[in-house]
Amino acid sequence: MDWREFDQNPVSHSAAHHLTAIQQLLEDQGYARVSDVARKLGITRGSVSVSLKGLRQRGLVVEDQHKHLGLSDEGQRIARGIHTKRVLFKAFLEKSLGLPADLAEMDACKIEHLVSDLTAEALAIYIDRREDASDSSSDRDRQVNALEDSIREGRVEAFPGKEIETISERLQSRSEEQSKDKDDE
Amino acid sequence: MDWREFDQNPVSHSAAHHLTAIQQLLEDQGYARVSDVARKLGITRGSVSVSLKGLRQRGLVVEDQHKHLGLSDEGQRIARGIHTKRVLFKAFLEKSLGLPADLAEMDACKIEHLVSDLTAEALAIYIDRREDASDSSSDRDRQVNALEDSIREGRVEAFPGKEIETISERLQSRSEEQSKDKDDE
DNA sequence: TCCTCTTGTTTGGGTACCCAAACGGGTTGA
DNA sequence: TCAACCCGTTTGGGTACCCAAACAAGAGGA
Repeated sequence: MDWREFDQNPVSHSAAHHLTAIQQLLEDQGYARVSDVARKLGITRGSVSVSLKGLRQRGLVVEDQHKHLGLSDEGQRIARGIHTKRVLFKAFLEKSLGLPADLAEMDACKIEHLVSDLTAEALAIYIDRREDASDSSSDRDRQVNALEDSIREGRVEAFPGKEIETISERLQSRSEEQSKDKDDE
Repeated sequence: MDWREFDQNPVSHSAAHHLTAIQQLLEDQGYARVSDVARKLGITRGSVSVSLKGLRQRGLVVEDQHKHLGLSDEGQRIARGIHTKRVLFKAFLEKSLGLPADLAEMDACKIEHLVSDLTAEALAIYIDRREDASDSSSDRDRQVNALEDSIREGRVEAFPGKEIETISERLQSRSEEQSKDKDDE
């Protein structure tokens, strides 16, 4: 096994952040420009301009007539996948391991783009099962069993699939509730 | 929080592998030279020569009169820490999440040098508790409680400490037994 | 002795990031 | 209208990796 699998990932650490930044800007303010991305990431406009040229050539980022950035289908898929992984790992580090939120966030952010889809799926199932050990419908059981088969056989069709995304969203909204509660105190 | 905490880690991905390669070569064959490291890592002697120059300047790697490489105390500490993290994550991915061994190994290898010491400690405790939920001496309980206090307060003295290393070694030897069993079949 | 192999180093080239600085195009308020 | 400002891009410089290739030095067999 080559230890340099490292740098032949679908996207680099920096690309991961460029993509998720665009996605988040689109959600938050409806548009994303080079400067917005630069500000969000804390790097210069020049760096973003160059990086995005590469991502545009790879067909992950698109641009309209007004220099407004967007994500292609593939770009969206990747950004969503990374975001999901970040949420899953942060939740695991914070909830299961009991790490402080900021450290959980930091570590999740470092590894989000490196772990395989399969690993993320397995983690989602793991968390899910521990969170809702009580309410188990035969429906969810069947889904989980199907996913576990995938893991055993080492395959995953598309990440994140519907089920995984549902789990991730529940984890995220639960985590947001908690930090809101904390603010209220 | 700066997303580029990434590249200001104690050691880079490549440095991590250079150090652990030296350590492993010393264990396996009693010595380590530039060529040995190059062969083990699958890169050229030239690359290793240059990389090690940096690690020597940083005081992590030492060299005797016969061009035999070694690790300084600091170098050993770092290499041992990385190795411990790799073992812990691999064990978690494989045993708790049920991922295939090769994928677990690959993912563990990608993230071993990125996760914080505190995260690794928390993971060790987590695994430990799940593995030996039955035999709990009040001694171990006290240790675990002390470590959990560290985690809550976000500090860790030296990684890996005695307790963590014990857990890691047990996980590793258990994993080796299992793969031996498999070979015997 | 001489030829050959191995070893470690150096050098020039390439990739992927980052920055600062300069430049040209647009918008806008005075 | 024009100076001030924000935009995006380009350019030159820097770091950290990698490679291939050329080199010098030592070790050993014929």
